[in-house]
Amino acid sequence: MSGFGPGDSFLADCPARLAVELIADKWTVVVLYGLSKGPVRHGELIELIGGISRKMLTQTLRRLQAHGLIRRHAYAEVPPRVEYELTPLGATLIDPIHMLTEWARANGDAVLDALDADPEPVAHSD
Amino acid sequence: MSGFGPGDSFLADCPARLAVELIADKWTVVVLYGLSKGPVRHGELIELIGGISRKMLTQTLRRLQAHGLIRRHAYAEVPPRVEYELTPLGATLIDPIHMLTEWARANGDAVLDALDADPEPVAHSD
DNA sequence: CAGGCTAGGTTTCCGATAGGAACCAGCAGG
DNA sequence: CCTGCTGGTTCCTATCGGAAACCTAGCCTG
Repeated sequence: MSGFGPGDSFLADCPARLAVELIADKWTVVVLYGLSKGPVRHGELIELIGGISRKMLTQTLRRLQAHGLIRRHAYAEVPPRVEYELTPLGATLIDPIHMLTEWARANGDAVLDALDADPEPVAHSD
Repeated sequence: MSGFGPGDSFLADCPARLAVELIADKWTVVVLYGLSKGPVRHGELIELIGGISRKMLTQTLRRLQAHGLIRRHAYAEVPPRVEYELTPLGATLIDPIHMLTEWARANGDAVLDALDADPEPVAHSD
């Protein structure tokens, strides 16, 4: 007996599932975190994050924008300048994200340790 | 300058990045949540989650196991029975995940609303 | 005036991955 | 003997991710 009742979990149909899939992306959390301190430019994000390609950054930003989590501000200057910032809605995601990063800070070592200790978690007898 | 100093963020090299990539997966969070109430069998998870294939479930479980977040318990019975449960380390992830699901519960509608309102977030003049 | 620079974005190409369907193992029951 | 239950794996393909090149548009330099 696991205690899951209908509507008690996001395990099948509830809206939470959608939101989880929103952020269950390699870059979404990182990008949101990068914007957590204020408006940041496209190029700044590239350097800040390190490892993301322009394409994926743009793609991620567009999706976040479409979901109402960030706002895009393009200045008609030369060279072009585009700043992204969290919307109030997006800002509400920072707290959960911070919890995740705090968890990571606290337990990252343990995870790496487990990875190191259990290279073959399933003892198959083949 | 937005206030990120070296070591201040997970934006480039710190271990938090690794952990974020651990859970930044379509199914990881859902599976962990599914295990949050106690040991669950493989087949139960399939039905509980709804939409995950056996392959992806196995794959996700293996990864979580390798990272030390869950433990696998195979009973030598017929028909075979395999139960998965959170390790203490994995249990520490439940709180952050709960924050995420709470956020989703609270703001899922707003996200869907934004999706509905902004079908074309970038006003390209092409 | 031609060419280069900047900065954001898009396109193209290709390798990696996700994910579903089908198959396998091993034994109990009809 | 054949089917079914359960967990897992293999095969195959559609999609995704990343690198690099190209585009736009205006200013600056030679």
